[in-house]
Amino acid sequence: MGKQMTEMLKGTLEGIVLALLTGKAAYGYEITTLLREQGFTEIAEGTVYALLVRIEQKGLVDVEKRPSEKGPPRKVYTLNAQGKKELNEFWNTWSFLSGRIEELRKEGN
Amino acid sequence: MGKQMTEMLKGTLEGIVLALLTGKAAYGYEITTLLREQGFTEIAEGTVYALLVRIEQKGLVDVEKRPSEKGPPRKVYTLNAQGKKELNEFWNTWSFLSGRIEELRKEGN
DNA sequence: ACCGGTACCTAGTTTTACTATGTAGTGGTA
DNA sequence: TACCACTACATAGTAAAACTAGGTACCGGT
Repeated sequence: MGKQMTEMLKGTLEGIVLALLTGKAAYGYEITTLLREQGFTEIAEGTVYALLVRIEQKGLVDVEKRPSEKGPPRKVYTLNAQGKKELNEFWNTWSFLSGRIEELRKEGN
Repeated sequence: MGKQMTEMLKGTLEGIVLALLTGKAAYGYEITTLLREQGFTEIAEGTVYALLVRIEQKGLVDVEKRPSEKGPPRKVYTLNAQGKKELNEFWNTWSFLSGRIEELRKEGN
């Protein structure tokens, strides 16, 4: 992956995953493939699992284990109240930052 | 500074500074105050200087020392050809990422 | 002589995504 | 039976970048 993209994902990937979980629970492998479909073709699987461990420990998601027809049991993640709050803060931070950056782009500048 | 913002700045702050240098050379102290005027009120001075050392070592800027009326000599940074190329890549990476994220925000999602 | 403002610099810490593996379960096929 | 592809989760060690928390130095005014 481009080094620029790697660095830029720091701080945004978590928000992206929380956004993906809005309105629809999902498990790790599924999230990885979802991300790839959305254009993030080079996100490493290990990155996603590590991130999921992190947001679980922060208490942003509820976890449920469900058997799979095709492999080991899935860990299904659901966004909870605290997760929604965090996602909301993410959108605020994002709005501020992207606003500033778009301003700079306009200025030509 | 908010932890979210700290993480989100990784990978974008460099682009922001390169963008600030477009069309106008500047020195470290000046860049710090510029950033603060633009709303990045909590960017640490040390962060800016470390970043400037980095982009100088990567060869993205040319440096010139100029005496100051009010203190130690200033190190004035000018964006060079390679820096412009890097800034261009930054805009590409940024466009892709912000496009994906805005998509997610729309989806509601 | 001191202090505030200007101006630059650095060592050590934290966070996060990466690379590179490893483990397991299931179904198909040679 | 043995093997392979796909599904699914997990982790140890590394690299990059912004932070904290200082420090140095030059100038003018009181």
